[in-house]
Amino acid sequence: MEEGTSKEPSDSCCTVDAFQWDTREDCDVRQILDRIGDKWSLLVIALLDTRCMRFTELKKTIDGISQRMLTVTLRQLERDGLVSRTVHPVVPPRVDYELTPLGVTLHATIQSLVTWTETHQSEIAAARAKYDAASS
Amino acid sequence: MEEGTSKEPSDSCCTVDAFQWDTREDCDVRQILDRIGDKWSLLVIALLDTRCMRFTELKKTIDGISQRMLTVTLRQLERDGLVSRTVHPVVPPRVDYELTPLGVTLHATIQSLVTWTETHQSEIAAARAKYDAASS
DNA sequence: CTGGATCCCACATGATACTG
DNA sequence: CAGTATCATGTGGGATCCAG
Repeated sequence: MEEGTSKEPSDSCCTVDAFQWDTREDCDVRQILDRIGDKWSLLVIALLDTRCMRFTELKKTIDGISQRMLTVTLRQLERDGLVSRTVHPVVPPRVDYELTPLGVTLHATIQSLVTWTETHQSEIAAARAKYDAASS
Repeated sequence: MEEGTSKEPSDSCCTVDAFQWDTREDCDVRQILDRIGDKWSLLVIALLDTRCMRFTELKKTIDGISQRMLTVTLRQLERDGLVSRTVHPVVPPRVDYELTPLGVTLHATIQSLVTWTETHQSEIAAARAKYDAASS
C-alpha cells in the first residue's frame, strides 16, 4: 500500500475516472442498504406505508417473522428515524407504529426499484435459465 | 390452518387494504434485494457502469474483497444477466467483465436510492443521535 | 400485548492453498 | 491471470422462556 502516515489515498474510497465510490463498510449508502436489504425491514416499511399498525398486527400480517426479529427490525427503523413508535398508557399495552415523513420518502424511492424488478423479472428469469442450462 | 372462516391464511402473500405484498422469501423483489443488498454486488455494478474491467482490475479497485467473493459475486451477476463475461483466448488469460444493458438499467434505478441516501443522511444521523441519547 | 434475554445454528464471507 | 477447493468464523435470525 501507500505511505504509513495516511491510511489510504482516498481514505477508503476508490476513484475510477471521474467517478468516486465509497467502499467503506460503514458508508452512508451501505448503512441504508443493510437496512432495506435485511430480511424484514422493507416489508415492515411497505406495510406501514399503507397505514399505522400495532405490534401484533404487524406480526400477524408478516408471515413467518419471529417476535424477536419484529422487535429488532422496528427498533432499527425507529433509530434511523424511519418509523415512529407510540406507546399508549393502557392495559394491556398498546403500541402503534407508523412511518415518519422520512420513511415515506424512502419507501417512495424504493418503489422505483420494485417497479424495475417487476418490469425485468422475466429477463432475469430467462438469463438464469440460460446460464443454468449452459453450465450443465 | 383452515379452521372455519380463514381464507388462504397468507400462503405466501399478505393483503392489506388494496395493497398486496409478496412475503415469500423467494419473491422477485426479494431476489434482487438479496443481490444488491449483499456486500459487494452493488460496488461491482457501480464500477462496471463506468467501464469494462478485468478480474484483477476489479480486485485491486475494490478494497478488501477476497478473490473468492469477487468470483462468487461476478458469477451471480452473470447468472442474473446483469454482467457479461468475456474470456479472451490468450496467455496469460484475460477476462473482461462489463454491464449488460439490463445491468445498466438496474444501476440507473439504484442511483435514485443512492441520491436519497445522500440527501437524507444528515436526518438519519440526527435521528440516530437522538435515539441513542434518549436510550442512555 | 409488547418485548427483553438466551441459546443455538445455518449461512455468508474471509483466509489460505492450489491450479490450468 | 483468473480462478477453484477447503477450512475457519462472525453474525443474522429462529426458538424459547420470562417479565411488566
